Amino acid sequence: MIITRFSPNPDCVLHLGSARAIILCYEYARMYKGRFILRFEDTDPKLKKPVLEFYDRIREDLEWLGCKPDKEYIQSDRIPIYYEHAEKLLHDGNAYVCTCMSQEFRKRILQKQPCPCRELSPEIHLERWKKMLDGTYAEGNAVVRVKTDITHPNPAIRDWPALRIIDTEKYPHPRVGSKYRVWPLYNFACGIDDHLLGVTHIIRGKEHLTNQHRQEYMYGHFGWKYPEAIHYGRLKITGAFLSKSKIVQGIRNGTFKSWDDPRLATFLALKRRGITPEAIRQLIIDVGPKTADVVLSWENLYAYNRKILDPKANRFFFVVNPVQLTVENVPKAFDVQLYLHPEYPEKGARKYRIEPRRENQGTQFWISRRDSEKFKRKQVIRLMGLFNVEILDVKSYAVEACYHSEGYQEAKKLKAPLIHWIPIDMGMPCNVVMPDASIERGIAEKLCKKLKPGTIIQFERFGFVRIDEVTRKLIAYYAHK
RNA sequence: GCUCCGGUAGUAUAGUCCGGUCAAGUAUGGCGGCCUCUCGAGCCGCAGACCCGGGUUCAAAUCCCGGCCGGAGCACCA
Repeated sequence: MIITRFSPNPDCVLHLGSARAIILCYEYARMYKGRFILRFEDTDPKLKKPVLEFYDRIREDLEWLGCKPDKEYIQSDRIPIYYEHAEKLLHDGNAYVCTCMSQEFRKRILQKQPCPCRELSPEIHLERWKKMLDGTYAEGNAVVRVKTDITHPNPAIRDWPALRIIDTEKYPHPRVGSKYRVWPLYNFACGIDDHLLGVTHIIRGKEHLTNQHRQEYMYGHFGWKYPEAIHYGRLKITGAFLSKSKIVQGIRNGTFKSWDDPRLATFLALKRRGITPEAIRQLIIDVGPKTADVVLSWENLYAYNRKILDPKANRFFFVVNPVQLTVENVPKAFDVQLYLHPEYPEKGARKYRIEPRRENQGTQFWISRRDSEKFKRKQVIRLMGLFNVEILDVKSYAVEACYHSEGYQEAKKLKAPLIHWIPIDMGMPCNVVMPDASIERGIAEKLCKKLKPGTIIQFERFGFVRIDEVTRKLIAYYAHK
C-alpha cells in the first residue's frame, strides 16, 4: 500500500509553490490505489506560529485542488507520542539532553568534538529530560539531540536537535495553549510520524535533502526503514513570488488587500481569476518531480487553462473604454442572434432587435475606444453579426457612421474589421480586475446580470474572465487571453 | 567557506539509469499561411536546444574527469 503525505505548517494559505508536493503526492497515491495523508506540522508556537484560520484554509485549498486527503493528522495532538520516542532514544543512549549554549555547541561540533553532555549516562539524561518537562530548565537552556556521527562530512548532520523548550506561557499554541513546554523540531516529529503513519513515499522539496540524512540516523536507532524519498527542485513562476513570508508581509503592510489578491499566486487568487484546478494539476504533472529548479511561464498555465475553458465558457461582449457610435440611415429593423458559443449553437444565443431611429437620430451603440482609435474616414467596419457601417467622423468621445450594407460577405470583400458592440441601452457597467490589480472599466451586455458569481466566460476579443460580483455593476477578474 | 544537488529550444518536458533506432520527440510561446462573423478555438508550415573542455568507445545528450553556471542546506524554522 502506497502512502504519501502533504505536511504544511498552517501559518499561511497555500500557493502554487506547494502544488508540486500536493499534486504529485496525491496523484501518486491514487495511481497505486494508496492513501494520501494531510499532516499539519504545527510544532513551532513561537517562530512559525500556526494560525487557527489556516488549518481550514488549507483543507479548503486541498479540496478545491481536488486532492482531498484520506486521513488527517495534527502534530500538536501527538506530543505525547514524541515524548515517548524521545525517552526511548534517551534510555538507549541514542540521544542526549544538551545544556550547552548553542554557539558553544556549534563551535565544538564544527571541529568534530563532542560536547560534554554527550558522554553522560542515560540515567542523567533521563533526569535532565524530566527537568525539561517540569520547567526546571527554561527556554533555551536544554535541548534533546539525536546522536549521529560527529565526524560526518556535513556538519549540519552532526547530532541534530530533536526537541526544545518553548515558553508557552508567553507563546501559547493556538490549539493546545500552554499545555506543553517541550516541543519537537521538524526532523524529529516528521521522522517519527512518517514511520508511525506508514508513509511509504515522501515527495518534498530538495531543501529537505539533508533532513533525510539526519533522520536516517534516527531511523537507524529505532531499527526502522526510511521511506522512499524524492526531492524535487524549486518551482517559480515569472513575476510572482512564491514565498510565504513575502505573501504574509504584503498582506500585513497592506500591499495586498486579501489572500486572493490577483497579484498573488495563492490558490485562492488563482481560483478567483478563473484558473481551474485541473489546469494546475496538468501543469504540475507535466513538470514532474525532477530536482532541477523550474521557472514556469504563466503562458504555460494559461495554455492548459484555455484548453479547459474554451469549450465551456459562454461568450459575451464587453466594451472597454466605451465610445458612442451613431449609425445613420439604418434602413430597417434587424433581429440578430449572437451565439453564446460559436462551436455550440445549441447553447443558445443573445438576441437583439436593432431599430432605425426616427427623426434623424441615428441608431446608437457602445464600441471600444481601442477599436475606434484605428478608424479612418470612409472605412467600412462590420459590427459582428449585425451589419456594416461606413465611418464618417471619429472624435475621441464619439464616432459617426452611416449604414453601408448588411452581408458578412460584403464585409469580407472590403476587408472590413470586425468589431463587437452593445446597443446603447443594453449595457451595464463592468469593471475587469487585471492580474496586476489594475482595473479596466467598460460596459458589458446587460444579460450578464443573470450570470452567477464564479462563472467563467469569455469576453470576445478581450479574454477569459471569471464573474466575481453581480450587482448593478459587474465585477470580473481577468484570467488570460 | 563547508556539504549536497542539478544544467536539453523563450518556457516546460521526453530521451540520460540499460551508449547506436536522437543530425534530438512533445506542449506552449514566436513567425507565416488557411479557416472562423472574437484579437478565442481549430488546421498547415517555419524558426528554435543537448553549458564548456577533455577522455573512453567503431559510436556519447547518454559513461568518466575537469571547468563554468545555477540551486539548496549549513536554526533550540518547517
